[in-house]
This record gives sequence, C-alpha cells and structure tokens, in this order.
Amino acid sequence: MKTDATRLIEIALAQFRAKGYKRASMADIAREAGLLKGSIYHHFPDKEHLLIGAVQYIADIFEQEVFGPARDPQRSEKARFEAMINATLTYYLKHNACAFLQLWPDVMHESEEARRIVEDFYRSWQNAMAQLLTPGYGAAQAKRVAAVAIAKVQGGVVWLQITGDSRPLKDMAKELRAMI
Amino acid sequence: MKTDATRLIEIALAQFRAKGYKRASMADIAREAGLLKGSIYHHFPDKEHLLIGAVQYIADIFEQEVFGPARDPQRSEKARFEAMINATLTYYLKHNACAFLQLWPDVMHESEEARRIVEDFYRSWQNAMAQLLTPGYGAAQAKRVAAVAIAKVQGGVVWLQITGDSRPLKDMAKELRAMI
Amino acid sequence: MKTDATRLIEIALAQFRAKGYKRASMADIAREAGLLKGSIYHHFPDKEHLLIGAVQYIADIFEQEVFGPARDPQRSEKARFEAMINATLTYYLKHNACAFLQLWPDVMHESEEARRIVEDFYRSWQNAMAQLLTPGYGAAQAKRVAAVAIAKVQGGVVWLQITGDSRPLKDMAKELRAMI
Amino acid sequence: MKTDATRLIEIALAQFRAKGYKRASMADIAREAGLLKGSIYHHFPDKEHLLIGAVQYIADIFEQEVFGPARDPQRSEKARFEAMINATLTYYLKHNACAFLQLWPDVMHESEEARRIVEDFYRSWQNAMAQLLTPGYGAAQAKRVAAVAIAKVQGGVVWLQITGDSRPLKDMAKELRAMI
DNA sequence: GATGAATGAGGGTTCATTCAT
DNA sequence: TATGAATGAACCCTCATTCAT
Repeated sequence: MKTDATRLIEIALAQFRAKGYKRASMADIAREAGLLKGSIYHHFPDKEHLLIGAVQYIADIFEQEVFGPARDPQRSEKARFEAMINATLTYYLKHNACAFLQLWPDVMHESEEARRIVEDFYRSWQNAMAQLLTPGYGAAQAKRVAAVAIAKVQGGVVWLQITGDSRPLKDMAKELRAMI
Repeated sequence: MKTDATRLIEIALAQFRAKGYKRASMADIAREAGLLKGSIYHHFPDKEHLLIGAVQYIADIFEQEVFGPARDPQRSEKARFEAMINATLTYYLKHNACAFLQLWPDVMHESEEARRIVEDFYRSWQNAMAQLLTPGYGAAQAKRVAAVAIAKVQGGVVWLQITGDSRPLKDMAKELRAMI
Repeated sequence: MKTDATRLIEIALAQFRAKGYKRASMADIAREAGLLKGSIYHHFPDKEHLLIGAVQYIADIFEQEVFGPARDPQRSEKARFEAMINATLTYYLKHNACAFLQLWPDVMHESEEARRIVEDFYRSWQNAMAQLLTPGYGAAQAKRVAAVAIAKVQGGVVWLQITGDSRPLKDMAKELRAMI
Repeated sequence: MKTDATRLIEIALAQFRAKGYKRASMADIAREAGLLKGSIYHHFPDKEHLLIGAVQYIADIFEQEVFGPARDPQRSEKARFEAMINATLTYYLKHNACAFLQLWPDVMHESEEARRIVEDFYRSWQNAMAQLLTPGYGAAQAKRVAAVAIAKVQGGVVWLQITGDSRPLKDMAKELRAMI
C-alpha cells in the first residue's frame, strides 16, 4: 500500500474524528498507516500540518460535492439549492457528525492556518447559498438567511452528534427546502 | 466566599472554556486558584472530576435559570416559553459560546459520567420545552418540535462561536418565539 | 542528598564539560543527580537554562576568586595582579581546561543569554586587568595589553586541553607576571 | 570542478564551522550540496568520516601553505619563520576563527581518528617551528618556545572568536616575529 | 489542608543510517 | 550514483498523579 500524503491525511482525519486532535498521537496515526511515528515527518513537517491537511481535505470535499454543483449555471437556482441541501444532508448522515464541529476547539487553539480554512469554509458556504437565494430575497437578506440556514444544519448535526437522533437534522433540511 | 470546591470548578470551567480540556493543565487551574497543583487533589480525586464538576455546574445553572422557571405553574405556557428562550439567549450571548458544544468532544472521550450529565441536560431541555409545546402540538409532535428548536439554538451558537456573528442566533430566537 | 538548583547546575556543568552540551542529555544529568529526567523540569524550565546556570556558575566563581580580589584596595596593584594570575592559573590547572572554551560553540548557538554572560565575563576580566595595568601603561594601552594577556592565558589553556601539556600555560603566567 | 568527495568535505566543513558538528545535520549538508541525505552515503560511510575529512582537509591546507614553506631550504630561518607567522595570521584573519578550536570538543568525543589528526597537526606545527628556532634557542628550548608561540596564536584566535577583536592576535604575531 | 519535589508514562520531534528502486 | 521512503533510537519536554513533610 502506498503511503502518500493523502492517505496519511485520511488516516489522521479518522483518528482526529475518533479521539480528538490531542488524544490522537503521532504514534497512533503512524501505526494506523503501518509506519513508525518518526516516518510521518517525511511527509508532514509536524502534527499541525496534519490537522491543516485534514481540515483542507474536508473543505475540498465540500467544494467539489456541495459548493461546486451549487454554481452549475445549467440548472435553476431552486434545483441547485436543493442539490446543495441534499448533498450536505447525505454527507452528515453518512458520518453522523461534522468534523469541523468536532475539531473546532482544537483548530482554534492549535493552528492559525487551519482556523482560517474553517472560517473560509463557512464563508464560502454562506456565499454559495446566498447567491441562490438572492433572486428571491435580495442580496442583503439572502446573506442573512443563508447564515441562518447553515446554522440550522449545524444545529441539526450537533443534536445528531450528541443524542444520536437524526430527525431534527432531516426536519431542518425540509425547512430549508421550503425557503426557495 | 464560595466553597473551595465550587471556586475550583468555576476556575476549571473557565480554563476548559478558554483552552479546552486537554490544553488546560492541572497546574494552570491550580495557579489560577492560587494553589500548587498538588493541592487540587485535596478537593478532587482527579482531573476527570473537575470536568464532571464543571459540566454539572453548567447543568445546574440551566436547571435554575432556564428549566426551573419554565415549570413555574403560575405563568402561562407562552410566557414560560418566552422566558426560556430569553434566558437561553441571554446566557449564550453573554458567553459567546456554549461550553457543552466546546467541551463535547472531550466530555465524550474522557468521562462516562460527564457524558451522561450532558446527555441528560439535553433531554431535560427537550422535556421542559416539549411540555410547554404540548398544548399546541400534542405530546408526540411537541417532543419532535422541541428537539428542532434546541437544535436551532445550538446551531445559532455554533455560528456565533465560529464566525463571531450573533445575528443568526437572534433570528433563531425570533423563529422560536413564533412557534407558540 | 538535597536536590537544589546549585547541585543540579554543578552536575550539568560536569556533564557539559565531559561530553559537550548536545551530547549530555537531560537523562544523563538526571541520572547523575539520582532523578528521572522529567524531575529536572521542577528546577529549570529547559535545558538552555541549565547551560545558562552552568555558565553563570563559572562566571560567579571567577568573580569571587579572581576578579574580586583584584579589586581589593588594601593591596598594591602588583600584588593584586599577581594574585589574579595565580588564581587563574590554579583554576585552569585544576580543571585542565576552560569550560568557556569548551562550551563556546554551544553557548554561541544555543543561548543568547549564556552568550551574553560569557562575553561579559571576558569584558570584566579585561577591565579588571586593565585597571591594574593602568598605572604602568596608561588607560588605553592598559586595555590593549590586558586583552593580549588574557588571550595568552587562553592560548595556554587551549594547548593544555589539546596536548595535555601544561608548560606553555605556566610559561605564559610567568610572562604575565613580568608585565607589571 | 573538484571531485565530489572534496566538494562534500568543503560543504561539511562550512556547516560544521557555522553550526558545530552536532547541529549540522546530514540533511543540511546534503541540501547544501544539492543532494538528498541518502546520497551522501555513496561518498562517505558515515558522518564521522565527514568530520575526519574536514579535519584532514584543514591539516592539508596548513601543511601546504604553512608548514611546507617553512621547510623550504632555500630561504633563511628568519624568512621562513616570518612567512609562517604571516600565512597563519592571514588564514585566521580570513576565517575569523580556527576550525580546530571550534570543533575540538566534537572531534574529541566523536572520532578517535579525527582527534589523532588534530593532535598530529599541532605536533607538526610545533616541530616546524622548533626547527626554525633551534639555531637560536637550542633544540630543547626551541620546542618549548614553539609551544608557547603556537599557544599565543591560538589565544589570539580565541579572543577574536569570542569578542570579534583581532588586535590581540595581531599583537601576538608581532611578538612572535620578535622571537627570531 | 497545603506544599513542592518526584514520578513515570507518553508526546512530538530529530536524525544518522539503511535500502529497494 | 541518486532517490526518497522508512527505520529506530534518542532527545527534550509535558503532565496527571503521588506523597513525605
């Protein structure tokens, strides 16, 4: 099995998700990759960059699977908005959690760079949504409504993470679909 | 003057909030309390019980200031519901964050007992809300709606924590007030 | 046996002398002190401060045993100058080396603070000597001659360190005594 | 274009001078040479032999530029002695330091072989000088005086290294010239 | 109850060295 | 001959916890 940077990031991300950043040791990550802990430093200069990589990895997935399709000029705003909601819902239900929510405290304290990525992620999300809502709401109101929409989804994920109950997240999605 | 244990818990909570559970060391907490780290162990058997205490401390505050008033039989359901929303909003805006959200990953991994407290907390909240909504929604639907309501508030807090923007949280409160 | 900071510094200094700064590990120093490596950090924040302490320790010895007596106003300049030479010679012959010479490359690269101490040490030495030589040489020339004198002693120590032959150092001392 | 081995030695020497033996990593040296660290091992079996090579490299330079000319039977002892002093002075002033002094602690601890080279170097130097001084001092005294002379130069270099002041070294050279 | 020295396990990181390609 | 991934030992340092005083 090849040990490229992406594979290490996926493993690190899985460990960070499972135990949190601080509890996931370099030795844990290395073992999971079939390496010794020293070997990781061939691919990443330090643990922080594993976190940065993990966070970027998720941001990239969303960019491709959620924000990207939302910009597809072929489809109607409504269709794109619904595609966005569905992709988001699918992703969160698959993982039963949002890595950004789980990692936020660590990201906040351990890495300026990771923090910027997460903040940019939410900004991108808001912009992507706002653009789709602008025809119906006007630019200013659309931004505000988009923030609320994202917050609702995040709230649904929080509830899912803590209680294991996915209903509110699904209800939230339904509410969102009704917005457009 | 508070009892020593409570004072230590408040200090520990402040440190946990500020740095996260793992990054806040026993030495940090002791220093903040004007003690040496060995001395903490006269009050708490280990760090985990500081976390349990901190989590319980917050749950108690909500019990007194949010859930308690919601049970006051003197006032109308609507009044009580609104009081609940307002108290919650006030608390979160004051702290600009929800300690349970911040600490959840640590609580989850470090302490079965703390975890139970947090889970009970959300259950209590849901029950308190559901009871007030039952007249309007019926028992079953009330529970479901309550979960969504709490999730919305949590989502608003998440957005506040990450972006610093409190608008969605306030919008969420307005939405909630319209539910009853 | 008590473990105070001074004892640790003496042990660290001995280790640094014996192996050099980098080769002397915290574990070595701790073992020599009858401790585990982690325990040293109760007394010193990091290895650098062990180096700083060691360097300061030597500077203090010279201040007390060499530079101090050289300032004694009761005795003649000649007597004080000779006392200085003798104390220096005794010290270097006892250790068969000069710790500052041995540690200089490490001091230079590892610690600004230690470096300043060493530089100040040589400045103090030069000043102390220059003052005693001023009556005979005039202030400006005295400083220049003092630098040469110290350099000679250091050269003698270098030769002693590398070849094990103490003769040149002793010859150098004789030369110095003839200067006043 | 120099042979690869020599080029690597020059680079290694520069790194050892700049950071000291332990702080200069194989990766540093390789990078400076435009190689990856694994590639160095095609030219040298280990780091120690880079140190040996570096030390030998300097000894060779002195042999050619300092000790060799001192043996030139065409010129007077006085002329050869002065040429020796001048060549030495030029070399040290150019580098502002003596690599043997800087590396001595590392040489001493890391490599028996390098140590022998350095010790031989000083012996050669002493012999070369003693031979020139024998006519004036007699064989036995000449050896002793030569040691003192070398020690003085080294002392001047020490002072130069630590304080940055080259005066004492130059004064020392003047003293030496007066010896013959 | 408080102290502060000590523990011991573990964490992140560095680095000389090896070796299949 | 060069590469670059991997090793494994060692290193500095942190920290929750213990305990004699």
